Parts: sequence; structure tokens; C-alpha cells
Amino acid sequence: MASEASPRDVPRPSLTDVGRLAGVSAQTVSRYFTGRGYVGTETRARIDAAIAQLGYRPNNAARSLRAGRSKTLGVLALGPLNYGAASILTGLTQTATTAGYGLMIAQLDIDPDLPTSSPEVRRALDAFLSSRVEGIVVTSPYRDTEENLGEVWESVPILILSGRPQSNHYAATVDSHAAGLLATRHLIELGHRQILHIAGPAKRNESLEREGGYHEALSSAGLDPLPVQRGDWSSSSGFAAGLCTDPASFTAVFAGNDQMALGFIAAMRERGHEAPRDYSIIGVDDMPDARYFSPPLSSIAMDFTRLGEIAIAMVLHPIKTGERMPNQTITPVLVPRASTARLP
Amino acid sequence: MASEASPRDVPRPSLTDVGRLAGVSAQTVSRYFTGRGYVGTETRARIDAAIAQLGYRPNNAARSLRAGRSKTLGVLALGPLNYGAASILTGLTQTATTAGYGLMIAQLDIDPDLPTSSPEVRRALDAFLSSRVEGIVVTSPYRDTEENLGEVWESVPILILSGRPQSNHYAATVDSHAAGLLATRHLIELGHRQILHIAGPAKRNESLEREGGYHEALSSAGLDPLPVQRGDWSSSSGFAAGLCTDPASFTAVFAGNDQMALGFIAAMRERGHEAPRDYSIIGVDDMPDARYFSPPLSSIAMDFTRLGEIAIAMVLHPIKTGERMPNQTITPVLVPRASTARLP
DNA sequence: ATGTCGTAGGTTATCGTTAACTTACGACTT
DNA sequence: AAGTCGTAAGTTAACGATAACCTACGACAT
Repeated sequence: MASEASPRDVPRPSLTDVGRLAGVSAQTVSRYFTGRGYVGTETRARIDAAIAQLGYRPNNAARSLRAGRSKTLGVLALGPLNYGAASILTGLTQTATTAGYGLMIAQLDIDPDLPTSSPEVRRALDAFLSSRVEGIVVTSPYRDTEENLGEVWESVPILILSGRPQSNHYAATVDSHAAGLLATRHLIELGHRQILHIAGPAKRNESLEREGGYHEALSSAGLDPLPVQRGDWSSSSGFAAGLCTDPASFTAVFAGNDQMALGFIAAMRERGHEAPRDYSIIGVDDMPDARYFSPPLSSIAMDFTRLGEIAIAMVLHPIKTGERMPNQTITPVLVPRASTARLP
Repeated sequence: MASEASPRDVPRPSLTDVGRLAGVSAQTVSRYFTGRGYVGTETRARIDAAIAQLGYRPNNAARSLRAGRSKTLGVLALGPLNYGAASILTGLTQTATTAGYGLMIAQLDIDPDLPTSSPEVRRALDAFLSSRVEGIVVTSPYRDTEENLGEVWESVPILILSGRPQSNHYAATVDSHAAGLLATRHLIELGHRQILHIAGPAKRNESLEREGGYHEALSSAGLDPLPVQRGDWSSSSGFAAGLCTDPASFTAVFAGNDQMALGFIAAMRERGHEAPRDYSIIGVDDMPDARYFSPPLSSIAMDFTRLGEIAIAMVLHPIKTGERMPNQTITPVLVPRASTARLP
């Protein structure tokens, strides 16, 4: 039963319209909304009624133009919206809404080998700046992102969710290096000495950090790394990695995320190798499904949703106070399950 | 090396500033951007240079205020950002960006039993209307959503991605009824007669449609349905359903989505029941991981990303032409894998 | 009686952009 | 020679909201 009429030709009521109906000036209605100044209780009631009767909603464009602030933030999501990115986005939207901010979003599923200075990224950021967003959050960027985004700071605070704890830019992150350490140490403590790493895309911070953790754990235990396999976070890339790996060459696997672990397990199964009987495997992300994989997948839990919440707090802080907050890091937690077992 | 200075106190250049630097009036610079009217080639070059020198970006708020159009769409995502919702969002952002539209997003992970007329939904829509979005897309809504959203049509086209093909509102959808039919018929054709359904949340359109397809397939084959189990799309709810189901009561399972199927398989495995040896199981969504589950999960493939693309085309159409497009339906496809086998 | 303060409200100017209108000039037509 | 057309600009007035400023009035203290 929805109206078929074109919505375009219905002009929306303005503050002046509300004021006229309530018998006051537009400025008084403005005071009603902003709370700056006095509005009598009886007048307030008449304005209430007028707003309801007209179905009035404030015009953010006019507000933003006059007030100089848009009450809007930009989110640039680089890469696919997998479990981690989607969870971050959930945290971002929830927290931003609570803080009274709107969220503009751009997602770029660009070639992992493309630099961040690509025209797509530039266009997305330009769109944000044109909308006069008061802050920008960038998720899952590349190693070189931080350098290329510096100039944007000139006009607006930009927070990077980089997977890189010691960034000298404004950043928050889950500590991917620690994740790599935790995962690899877990395998070492179970007695494994030939530990394979299936890494994410070559230029992603998360990949590099997790790989770094893997190498540090190995070398501090006096172990040699195996040649690193590289995927793109997807389960099919984990499967591909499994197909071209000699099952005799390793006793344990540290996969860059749960999905690649899933694919790897499937590939090994096709070749008659089962975890944890024939090898141990651990992922990263602890996505809710990991518990129900076969075998239940050991993983490193990352609180992505909280990262999203922290991110909003961090972008808003310079807006309100002019000062940055200290960079935040979320510490990952080991969640051991049946997929990792002591080496006999 | 990013600047530590507060960005707030740097006033952004305006059209007038650009014009002054280029030695023309603001209106000429406006023509440069809008393309309405003549701008000499030499003048154009000077404006080019001035824009680059000042780092000028158009102010969307002022544009929107004067032009009466915001070039922005709103997306209201109801429920968690699981694989389907995230894929839709990908399609939406990509297509909107290409069409020159910005996207405002609100995600509400509300109680599945709450009605859509909840204050949160209202507040989110109000925020969109305040931003003068030119159209709104609502994903994964409830049965009663369509009724409650009618009044919004008065001011702006609103498209519902409802899982309900024959909606009499403006809607696009993957045909969830057909998905239920396809899945259940597949099991029937394999010889199964006791087919269990694990449905999604009670008030979701997708749940109801898939359940409807299940019932239709059964009754047209002269079979009786088993009592429906109900989950919330999560793998853990599928697991819970598996724990409280008598393994002897069914020979096949149609799960409302892949994740619940995964959980159910895990629960059955704990009780010594393996698919496809002891029962067959099929999910819906065909998420990329499903291929690598153990056993590889039969599923119903839905092209969510294309749904997102179609959605943008459909919201934009009334904006441009004043007329609706016919409602679109995406047909799901059966993807049989090892988890479904002929009944011996 | 005068000054001061708190409350309630109106007037005016302005944010940056663009639609509508106007000016100016050279080229071409009749 | 006068009129018309295409090109290239400038001028003015809005869009809706609000900050800054001003008016008015009653209460209260001095």
C-alpha cells in the first residue's frame, strides 16, 4: 500500500515552517533543538506539536554548513568484508551511533598488490573530505598506507587500524605480532619443530606482523622456519596451499587466519592426512565457526568489535580536545582446541 | 611524521578562494564543476592549478543545501553482519560509489523478537532523513518491516531486501522460498522421507520463506514435516539444535543457512553420527567456506553481491525517473556436495 | 528610584554553492 | 547595417540553520 507518488516533488518543511505553525520565529525553534538559550515550557509544547504535525526533520546539510561540523565520520574498509572486518564495522557503527555520529562507508576490494596511493583510495578519501567528515577510520591497510595518508591529517584526524602496534601514526590495532608469537609458541610447547606458516597477502600489515611473530618465536626457540606459503585470507587459498605442500615436510601449521586453516585442513584430508592425528594446526581470528570445524580449530581470539569501539573513541578525541589519545593495542588470546596436540 | 596540529583550526578553502586565485568569479568555478555553462580552456587550466594549489574540495553540505540533493543513500542493516549481509554490503558500496553516491550506514543488531517499529530503527531512519538521503536500502528485515516503513516513502524511495519475492512493496530479494524448495527437493530426490528443518529466527522473512519452501516441497511429495528446530543463524545455535535432536528421528537435514549446518554437523559428530554416512545435510548461502567443511557442505548458492548491485539500481531509478522498477528476484542455485547422499 | 540579573524571544548576517539573470563580444546571416 | 547566435564570463539571490546581537519584562537588591 505504499504511495506511488514521486517523493521528489514534496518539499520538506523547514524551521521557519515549524515556527510559523507554532507562532514563534525560526530562531526559537532552533533554540529548541540546540538547547542554547531559553524556550518557555508552553512554547516548547507548541513546537513539539508543530514538529509532529509537519513531520519535520532537521536538515543536516544546512546545520553542517552553518555550524562547520558534519557530525559524520568516514570509514574506509580496504579488502574483503570477512569476519574480522565485518566485526570491526559492527563495533564502529554501534559506537558511532551512540556518540551521535553518522557513518559514511567506502569499501575497496582492491588488488592486494596495488599500492594505497591508488586512484580509488584517493577518490574515496576525497569523497569523505567533500562530505566534511570530522574523522576517518581506515581498516586493514597496507604497509605503505600510513605514509600516503599523512597529508589528510592536515584537514581531519585519521585513525589507522593497521595491525601494526608500534606505528608512529595515529593507530589502534589488534597485536598481530603477538598473535603470531602466541600461535607459534603454542605449537612449539607442544613439541613441534617443523612448523609451517601460511601467511596472508604479501603487503598487508597483519600478514607481515603475524609472520614476524612466527619468525621470532622460532628463532628464540632455536628452530628454523620452513618456506612461507602465501594466501589471500580465503579458505580456497588455504586449500591451494595445502595441495602444493608435502605432508611429510611439517608436523604443525600456523595459518594466518581461520579460513585459510579450514582450506588447508580440507586439502590435507583429501590426501589422507588428518589433524590432530598427523599434524597440528592453529588459525587466527577465532571466528565463531572455528569451534565447530572438524577438528575444532585452535585459534587466536581477537576482540574486533572492541577494536571498533576504541577506534571511534580515538577519532573523536582529537575532534573534541585537539589532542591525540595514546595508540591502543588489543591483546590477542590463545584459544586451544582439538586441532593442536602434543607431538608423540 | 604526521602533523600534530589540531586540524580544526585550519579553515578549508571555498569556491571564492579558488576563484580569487584563478582570477575569476566563484560562479565560473562552480561552472567548472557542474559543467553547466561555458568555461574557456585557458580559464579552466588556471582553475585546475588553483584547486591543486589550495587543496580545494567541494563542500557537499553547501551543495546539498543549494541543489536540494545530497548524492547520498542510506543503508540500514538489520541483524548481524554475517556472510550474506556483508556480501550485500559489498555490492551496495561498490555500485553506489560507481554511480557517484555516498553511503551512510547504520547497523542494528536488535533482538530478533523485537518489532521493526522499535525506537532504534526509528532513530536510524530519522538520521537518514535528516541527512536528506535520496534513497534507503533496508536489508534482512522482519515480516512487519514493510508495513512500518510505508510512511518513509512519502519523502524518499525505500527499497527492502526482504527475502520475500511477492512483496507488494518496493523490494528485491534472493528467492528464499525457492531456496527452501530446492534444498528440500534435493533431499527428497535422494530418497529421504524424514527431513528435519533447522530454521532461522521466527520473525525473519528469510526464515519464514525457507520454511515455507520446505513445507511445500514435503507436502507436494506427500511427506510429513518434522517439528521445526529454530536457531538464530549462528553455528552455535545449530550446534544447540543438534544436541537436542534424536539422531534416529531423521535421515536428512535442511539447515536454514550454512553456519547452522556446520554447528549441527559438529553436534552430531560428538554423538557419533557422521554425514553423509548416517544422514544427509544441506545448508543455504553457499558461503565460500562451505566447500571446505567436513564433509563438503551441499548448499544453495545466492548471489548476494549482485543483489546489492540491483538494489542500488532500484533505489536510484525512482530518484531519476520518478517511477519504480519492477521488483527483482534473484534465483538461487543448488550446489550439491558430499554432505548429501542417496538414502541406501 | 535605579541598576542588575534571569528569562523569553526576535533580527540580522552568514556558512559555500548554484540557479536565474545579465553583460559583453565576436562571427555570421539577411 | 542591424539582428541573431554562440561563447565566456559576472551579479544577485536564495537553500536551511544558527551565532551574535538586541529587545523586553518582571524580580530583586541597593
